[in-house]
Amino acid sequence: MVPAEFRHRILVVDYDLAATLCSGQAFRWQSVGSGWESVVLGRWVRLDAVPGTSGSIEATTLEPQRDWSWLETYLQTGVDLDSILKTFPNERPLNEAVAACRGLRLLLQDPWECLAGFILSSTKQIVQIRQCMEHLCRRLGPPVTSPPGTPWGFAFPAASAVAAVDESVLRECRMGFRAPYLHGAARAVAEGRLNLDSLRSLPTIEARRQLMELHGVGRKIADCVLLFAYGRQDAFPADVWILKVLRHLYFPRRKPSPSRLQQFVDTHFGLNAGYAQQYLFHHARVNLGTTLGRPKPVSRPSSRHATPRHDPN
DNA sequence: CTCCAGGCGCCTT
DNA sequence: AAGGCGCATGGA
Repeated sequence: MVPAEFRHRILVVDYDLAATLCSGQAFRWQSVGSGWESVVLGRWVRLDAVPGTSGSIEATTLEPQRDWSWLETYLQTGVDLDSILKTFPNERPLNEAVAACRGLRLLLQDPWECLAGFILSSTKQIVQIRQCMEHLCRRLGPPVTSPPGTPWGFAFPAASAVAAVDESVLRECRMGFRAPYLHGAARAVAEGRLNLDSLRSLPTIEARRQLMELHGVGRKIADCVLLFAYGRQDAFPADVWILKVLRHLYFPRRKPSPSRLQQFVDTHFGLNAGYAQQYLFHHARVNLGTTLGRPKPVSRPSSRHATPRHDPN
């Protein structure tokens, strides 16, 4: 039987839904027809950008929602993008990235799912991270009401659920050497040694320090979580890819050390450095892929003819 | 078949 | 402090 649907329209200004959902900050969005589907905070949801005068996003769920603030918070639709872009330094590479990716936003995700996703991200391509996340959800996540035939039938498993299984179960989810990292993080959260909720009220430096106490979580992963799940917009995740971009755009002649580059990003991009990072990252991946010595890494969000792919397991 | 991927920890200088 | 290497797994 087809479940009932419940809709909500969110007015937005300067919001590029496609760019936002496939810019490598969240791993469970799938392009389906002309819209996007995922499970957010335990609820199946579909998003469609409504074509028209001023922008809006139409959200569809399968359960009635008392209010939709959970989704508006997740999508950060209330954020005034212009006021953020105004804090950017006025220089060529960043201006070009902003011009090319106008409307790209940062999401505000669930800390545990975000932490887990980026623990799984090391030395993996985004496609593989996504597959790995889905294996984990199918194996350990609670089932959610979803339309018949959708691949998103499970929510992301709680830390306690991940902590409760043997590490070999995680290896069966194709995590490889990251399995003990995720398992350790899940146990730390489940046993209360790491309180992800209490990080919200801590200064960024201290929150970062606590995240980095986890085995398998270094500066880069900690900064991803701080930026994508805690809204610390000064955090600037410096991965190999963005470092390559920075060297290419800002230091074409020199060969600055990683620590020198870290110093550069910490002082150059200002209060919303994390936003700047997202623009540079996405722009480089979409438009500069080959120039920087790698074949186009971004799979284009497939058109309306695409069929959602089901995992073999 | 090889190569390498949104890193990190550990081991050398 | 800075640099090199192995780690599982599977796209390209």
